[in-house]
Amino acid sequence: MDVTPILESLNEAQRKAVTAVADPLLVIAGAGSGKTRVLTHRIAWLIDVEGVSPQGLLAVTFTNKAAAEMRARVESLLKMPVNHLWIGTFHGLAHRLLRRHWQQARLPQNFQIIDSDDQLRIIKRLIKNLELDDDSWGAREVQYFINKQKDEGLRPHHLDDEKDPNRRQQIALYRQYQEICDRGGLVDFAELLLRAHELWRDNADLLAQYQRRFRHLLVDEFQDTNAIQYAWLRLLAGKTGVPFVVGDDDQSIYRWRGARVEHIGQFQRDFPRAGMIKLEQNYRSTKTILDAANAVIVNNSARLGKNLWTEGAQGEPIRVYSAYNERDEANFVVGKLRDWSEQGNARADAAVLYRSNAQSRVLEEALINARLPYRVYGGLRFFERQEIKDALAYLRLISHREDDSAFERIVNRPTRGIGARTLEEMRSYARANSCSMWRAAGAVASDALSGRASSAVVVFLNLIERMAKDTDGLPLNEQVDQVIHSSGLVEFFRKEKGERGETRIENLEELVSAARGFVPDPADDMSPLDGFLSHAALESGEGQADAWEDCVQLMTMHSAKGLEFSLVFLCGMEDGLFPHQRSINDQAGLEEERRLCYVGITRAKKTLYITHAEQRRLHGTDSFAQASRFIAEIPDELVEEIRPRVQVSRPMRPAANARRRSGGSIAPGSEIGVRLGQRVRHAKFGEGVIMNCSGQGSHAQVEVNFETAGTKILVFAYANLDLM
DNA sequence: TACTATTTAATTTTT
DNA sequence: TTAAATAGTA
Repeated sequence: MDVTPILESLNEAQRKAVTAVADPLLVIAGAGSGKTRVLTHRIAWLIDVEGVSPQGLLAVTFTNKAAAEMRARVESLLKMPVNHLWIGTFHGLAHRLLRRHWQQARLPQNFQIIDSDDQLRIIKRLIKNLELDDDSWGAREVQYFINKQKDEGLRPHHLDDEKDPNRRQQIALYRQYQEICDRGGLVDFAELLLRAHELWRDNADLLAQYQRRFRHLLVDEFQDTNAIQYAWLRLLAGKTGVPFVVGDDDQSIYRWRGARVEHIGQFQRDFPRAGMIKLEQNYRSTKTILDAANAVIVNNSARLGKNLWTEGAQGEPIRVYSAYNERDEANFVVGKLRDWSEQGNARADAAVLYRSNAQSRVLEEALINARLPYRVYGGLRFFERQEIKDALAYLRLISHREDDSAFERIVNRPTRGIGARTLEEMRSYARANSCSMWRAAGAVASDALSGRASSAVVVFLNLIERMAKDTDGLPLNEQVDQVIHSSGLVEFFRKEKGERGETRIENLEELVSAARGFVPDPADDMSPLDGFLSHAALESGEGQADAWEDCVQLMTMHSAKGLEFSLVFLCGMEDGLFPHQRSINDQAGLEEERRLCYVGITRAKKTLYITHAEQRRLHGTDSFAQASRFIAEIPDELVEEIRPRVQVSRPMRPAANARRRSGGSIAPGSEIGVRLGQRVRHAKFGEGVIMNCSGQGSHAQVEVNFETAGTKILVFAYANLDLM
């Protein structure tokens, strides 16, 4: 067997990983060290050289994109399609299992997947129904609580209220939420994983069957696994499975979503025979960029430890620009982007990265002014759009009348005279008889309601029944086409003023084409409609249509993970923004921010700009901030500071500026002789910058952001601040 | 029931 | 600032 095609182009560490004997293996793959390459080549090696059947392999990723890419790369390596190879996301694979074994998983055959938006709606309704006296029941918090428990593998009965009434209420809500889902045959994202885990845990034969089948388990982005995902893998691995996991503890940036880097250590304990290979040679960035990244990340504690290196050139220094404000920052970035583009470089090879989405606005304005085409990542995806979800809700109801989530969404959309009162009537009937809204609607229409409301409900019920009958047996795309028209959605959006309605109708038509292009997976035996609905829930689609033009890329540092660009800007590098204010105060939070910074830096191949603004308009008010502490962690010799052009081009001093905007009134703080942005020194807290002033005379308070002590609010008269 | 005014809060996001 | 959620009005 000629193994050169699989092994050539690999360095020694990569080759060691790819050809490792069949034992558990942990691969720590630094940014740009060829992580995907190792995974795909390992799969090819197992199939081609070790003679493992593709059916004996399971490869898990976190995103559909990564899964698709991995399959494509394996197929191009092997020069043949590998249909029986299971490659997918945790959720996708769990879904497949649940479809196959729905009975053992105790699910209805046509269970529906709900996304987090549907989930939130259900919780909101639940809270409203219960009329909780305490107004403090944020649906989001409850949602977070529920998902957190599910991610940990915990059901309501596992939870102890710890004598805390708050917690008791949350547990009760979790229980009731789950009852609603179970009754309606609804499965949320976390539930997919939890059910799949329970399915194996409670069915030893089934588990054994899968353990026999999948001996080799390959996991991408291992540092991002949450507890239930890890438990699922461990269950599958059993005593004989061979997990091959690849991850990077320094790129773990999803702790807030349940990801636990600790699983890397757990893995070594659970699989004592596991070897570890570190991939540290980087093929992406210049030495300067890697040195900077290493210097930043070394400040984190509890790392496995890893140092990226390259055989490549030193490269350009990292350029740091201190902007006067966020507009100045945007103009600077756009100026450099224009130069880049004019020098004949691909705009798509340049990216502007920021910590939070709100920062994109100013940048976009500047790009529009400069007529530079750009593309913003993130935001609403296709299957998440309102009109699309409306249409899908009709389809869901057609497929499954008990789906309350879908029912509530479209019962009065377009409006058909079923208002809050009528709905309330139905809800209380449904609650009293613990039945679905659909059944409640039928019952309530025939007695409890007034003539008008009753006939409106009957019209709706008949509409759904008729749509179900009319579309039965039609090809999927015709079903969808029928539904968007006879539901009245198209007509409804046509009346919406402005361009918005038009776009919505276009999107609905796009949904018909999506249905036309949908190829059901022959492996799972669902109706094409149910297959399509699952597909819509699991793959919410691209954030934006593919850019047909060569565009500058704008995105958060989170969404940049896994990507690379020749030219990268890290914007808004200020304490309070990045690291974010909400993470600045605890060690774990700060270290995650630092990892995010590490991710940001290592996106750059050749040129890296870091910018920060002294003054920034945030939530409507101007604030001042220090340059991010992460900038200071980059060694000076790697950095070249760019001074603001000429002093005169600098706009007015902040206080004067504020006065002008507020129409001649006196700027806050002027009466006590300070201005916003003023540097001060405090005997105990050290040096800082005045962020805000409030109150008058001896009550006047100042908010000071200290370099080391953080932000404090002080009574000016007592604080004894030295102005600097 | 639908539209408009007011209030409130404000990372990161895949499935 | 702004978007979204809620409250109030026609």
